[in-house]
Amino acid sequence: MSLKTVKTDKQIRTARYAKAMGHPVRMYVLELLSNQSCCYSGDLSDELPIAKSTLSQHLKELKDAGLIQGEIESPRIKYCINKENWKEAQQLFKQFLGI
Amino acid sequence: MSLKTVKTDKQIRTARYAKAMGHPVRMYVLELLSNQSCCYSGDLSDELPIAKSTLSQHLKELKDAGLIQGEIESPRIKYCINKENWKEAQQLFKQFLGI
DNA sequence: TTCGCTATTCGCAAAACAACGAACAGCTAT
DNA sequence: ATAGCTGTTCGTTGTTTTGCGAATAGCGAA
Repeated sequence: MSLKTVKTDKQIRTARYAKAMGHPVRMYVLELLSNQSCCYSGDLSDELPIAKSTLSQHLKELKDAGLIQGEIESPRIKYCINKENWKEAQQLFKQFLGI
Repeated sequence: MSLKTVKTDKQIRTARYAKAMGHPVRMYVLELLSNQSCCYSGDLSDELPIAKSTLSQHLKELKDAGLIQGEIESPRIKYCINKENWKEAQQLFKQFLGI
């Protein structure tokens, strides 16, 4: 392994997931979704003390990381955990943390 | 629980650990330390393609998050995992990820 | 005291992040 | 066509992060 690629793809992916989890609001959203299957953006913004636009940005970050996905149910959007990537994240952190 | 404190202390702490892990260099350092007990800053900077000062910043971030600690062995510094907080991180992520 | 070493801190620039309000987009009902 | 709803995007501001080289700090040996 050359000096230029010391970090493995696994470490990069784990870091990406960790980055997405690195804000309390996103952590809250992920915990809620992993416990109750799905929720609506509107419900979240009713509960959280942040602007709708800020929540939207956080949801976008979680989507970009691949941890959640949203389905349009006009006029609302239903968010849920992306099971495939959630499983991958579970594996990566299990291995990384040794649990 | 009032609207102003929706996020729990646990979520905040987990997010803090996640933030510290949210960069590939720090992920690399943590993985190395969890596998081999300890290492020297100098050895890390020989391996990683980043400036010494940049590595120092990353090590400081991991220390600030409480995940690692350093012992001075003049003229070098030996870094190792902070076992107590590592255990806490294991617990928090185990619970959060459901593994 | 000086030198040489390791490692950190400082100052800088650029990029990324996080908050917001306003404007916009898409949809459905009227 | 318009109104009302939900949710996103844009532009802005302020803060934090990330990279670096230069300067500094601490230590031990000579």
